[in-house]
Order: sequence, then C-alpha cells, then structure tokens
Amino acid sequence: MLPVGNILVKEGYISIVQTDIHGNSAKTRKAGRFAIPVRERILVAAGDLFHKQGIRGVGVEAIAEAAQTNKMTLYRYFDSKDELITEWVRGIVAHKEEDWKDLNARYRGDPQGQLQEWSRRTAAKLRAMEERGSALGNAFAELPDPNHPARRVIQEHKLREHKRIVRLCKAAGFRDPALSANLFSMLLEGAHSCGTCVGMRQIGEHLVQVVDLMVENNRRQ
Amino acid sequence: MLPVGNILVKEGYISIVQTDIHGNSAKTRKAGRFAIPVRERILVAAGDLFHKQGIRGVGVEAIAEAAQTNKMTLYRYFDSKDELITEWVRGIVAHKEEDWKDLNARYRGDPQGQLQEWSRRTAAKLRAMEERGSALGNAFAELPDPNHPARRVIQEHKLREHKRIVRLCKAAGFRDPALSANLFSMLLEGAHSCGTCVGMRQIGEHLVQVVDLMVENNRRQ
DNA sequence: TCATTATGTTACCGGTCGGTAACATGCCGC
DNA sequence: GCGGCATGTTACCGACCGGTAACATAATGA
Repeated sequence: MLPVGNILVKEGYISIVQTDIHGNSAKTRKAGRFAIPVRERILVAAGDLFHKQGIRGVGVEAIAEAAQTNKMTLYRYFDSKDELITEWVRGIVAHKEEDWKDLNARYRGDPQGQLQEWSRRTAAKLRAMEERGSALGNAFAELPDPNHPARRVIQEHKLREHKRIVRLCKAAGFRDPALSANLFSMLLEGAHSCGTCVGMRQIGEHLVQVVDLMVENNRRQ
Repeated sequence: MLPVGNILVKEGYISIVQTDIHGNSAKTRKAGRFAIPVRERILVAAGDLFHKQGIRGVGVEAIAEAAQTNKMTLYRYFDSKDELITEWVRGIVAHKEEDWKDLNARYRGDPQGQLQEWSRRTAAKLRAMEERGSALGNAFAELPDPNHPARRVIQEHKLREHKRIVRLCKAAGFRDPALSANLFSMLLEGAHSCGTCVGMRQIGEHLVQVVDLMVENNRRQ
C-alpha cells in the first residue's frame, strides 16, 4: 500500500480512508464522515478506473464501490455517467492548464525556457506513468461521438495548448513558428504512444534532448 | 453513395453489393451470392464500424447487418467478438508490414529514402483520414487488458516497426541512431493525434518537411 | 433430381449496465 | 433529544449485448 495523501492504492484500486479523533479508521465505522468529500472521492476513483480499465470498461457501480460509497450517492452528485466522465476530463484539463500558468509565471519572458521546462515536466510524467498511456488521449479515442461534451473539452484543450506552443515559438524567434510548433506538438503527443514500446524513461529523456537541441539550434542561428 | 470497388458507402455505413450476369444487384435477389466472400465482408464492415464508433461502441448485430449478413453467419466464421477484433487488427498490421516490404524493395540500400518515403506515405494516409485518428492507436487505447490478443498484436507490431526505424537510422549513419529513431517514431505517432486539432493536411506536410530536414542535415554532417 | 452445404430467420438465454424509487439509517446543529 | 439532511440499502426496470439452438431456405454439384 502506497500512501498518497489520504488516498491509499491497493491492488490497483484506490480506497480513501480517514482516521477520526480516536484513531479509528473510517472503514471500521459504519457510516463515518470522510476527510475527502464524496464528490471528490468519486471523481478520483472514477479517474483511476477510467484510466486503468477504459471508460467503457468500467461501470458506475464499480466506481461507487471504489469511492467507498454507492450508486445512489453517485447519482446525487452527477446526473449521468457521461457527466461524470466530462467532469473528470475537465479536472485533468484544468490541472494541465494550471501547470502551464505556473510555467509562464516561473519562466516569464523566456519562451525557450518554457518549452524546455515543459518537455522536462512531460518526461517526468511519462516516467511516473508506465503501462497505460495518456488519460486524455485514451479518453479521446474512446469517445468517438463528436457531440460528447467530454470529447469537446479535450478538443478545445488541445487547441489551446497548441496555440500556446505556437505563441511560444513566435516569441522564441523560430524561423518558421508554425512548423516548429507542429514539431513540438508531434513530439509531445507522440512521446506518450511511443513510450509503450520503447519505454517511458528513454522516450522522456530523448524528448528532452531533442527539445534542448531545437532550442539551442535556434539560439545559434 | 461513393462507389469504392464493390463496396458502397452510404450514410456512414458500408454495404457490399454485386451485380450478377444479368445485371441484377445482389440486393434484389433474396439470397444471391456476393462477389466478396462473407468472411471478408464481415471484416470490412467490422473495421469500418470499429474505427468510426469504437470497438466497444458497436455490437456484433450491427456488424453483421452492415456486412449484409446476420449474426449466426458471423459466429460461423469467428468464435467470438474478440477474435473478430483480433483478426481485424491482424489485417491492418499485415497491410502495414506489406507496405514496409514494398518500401524496402523500391528503395533498396537507401535508408534515408525509405524514411522520407515513409513520411510521405504517412502524410498521404493522414490526408485521406480526416476526423477520427489512427485505427491501431484507438484500438490500443480501447483494449486495456494486457492479455487481449489484439492488444498484443498491436504491441508487437509497434515494436517491429520501431526496430525497423532504428535499423534504418543506423544504416543511414545518424550520429545517435537510438535518439534519431525515437525522434522519427515520436513524429510519426504524434502526427496522428495532432492532426485532429491542427488539421491532417498541414500536419502531414510538416511531418514530411521535418523528416526531409533531418535527412538533409544528416547528409551534410 | 437429390443430397449436401452455406446461409438466413427467429427466438431465446444469461448477464451487465445505466438509471430510479422507496425506504432505512446515521450525523449534526439546535 | 429531536428534526432535518446527507448518505446507505435494496430492489427493481428496461435496454442492450454476446452468444447459442433449432429450424428454414437457397445455391451447388453430382
């Protein structure tokens, strides 16, 4: 069991526990209050299962169980499974965009630095990933319906991300910003799929190397 | 209706027809023989639907209908849906490896040329794709079970493909073949996901440009 | 023509899934 | 302690899905 905050990972399933004032774990109490509110627990559990077993491969019942609650409560917080999926995706996207903002704050006025640091962070995520690929990428593949709200959220996010990269390439003075940006995007996206056969660690390292080389080449020219 | 050989595409579903000696379409005959054998028709229909609606999003009944046959006949040719999926994946993989062989024959002893031509062919496929991404990539995302035969087929294929690229990079005399090969793989794989937000045409063109640049740089050095 | 073989038809099975209703139980603030 | 409110429990519904059995029909070849 690997403690991660209040979330314990056990046998591939997450379970969320809490100890009350007397040190009794929530599991021993019949209906104890949890440190993490239900809604969030459900989202965490859903995300974990969605990512591991595929969105369509996991039922709401299993999600509720993994979140230490039940189906009824789940449906009191989410109108439907599709809404739960969408909310989950929204969370990931929000987190990534927070990451971009943080990057922008730390490397203000240094577009090259931002690109390099982003590649380093991506490499770190790849290293921590192992096995199954990108959550957003998989979700996108699993939701073919162009009208599915979650799919739209992913699509819009990818577009924003790409525009951000184009902006950075322009600011960094790349000779052909559109081409450079596409190159960066292809590398960043491709690393996830390639990692499954080359190994996440190596692909991460090489991603960083290539990005560093590109930036260096651009500086010298 | 867009005629593609004996396969007609209508309203997103494929239907396979044939005219007999007297010019009567198979549809008018109650149980006419088809030019394309049932098994192949099922595979084509399954592939089309799998790719468009997702593997888990389409039922065997719908596949049988799209193939102008019925569920019973489908199960006479395939033991299970999973086997049908696997057979379909095997077909795609075989086709891609044929493509590699053809490349090797046409550009024998010219590894740079092979890499460039492969990028051009990939770009052409991207252009013809539009909308939904790579069939293999999506299938891989939709089959999380590491023991699923289809997943293994994809995995092994990706590995072979990557090894082939490494071999080409070595033969082409790239300074760091492992890194160059990973770069190529990332580009090739990433192009499919990026295409959905940048546009398949542009991403294809830029893919070719980048690969050409890499080869050129390698030649000059 | 007749028997064989391939295909179509219908009906069904068990299981799962998303989603809901009705009610029971616990928790907390007053 | 009591009442309101969040949560848990159980049972259920209709729909769909993968897969099978039994039988009917059509094409083919001898």
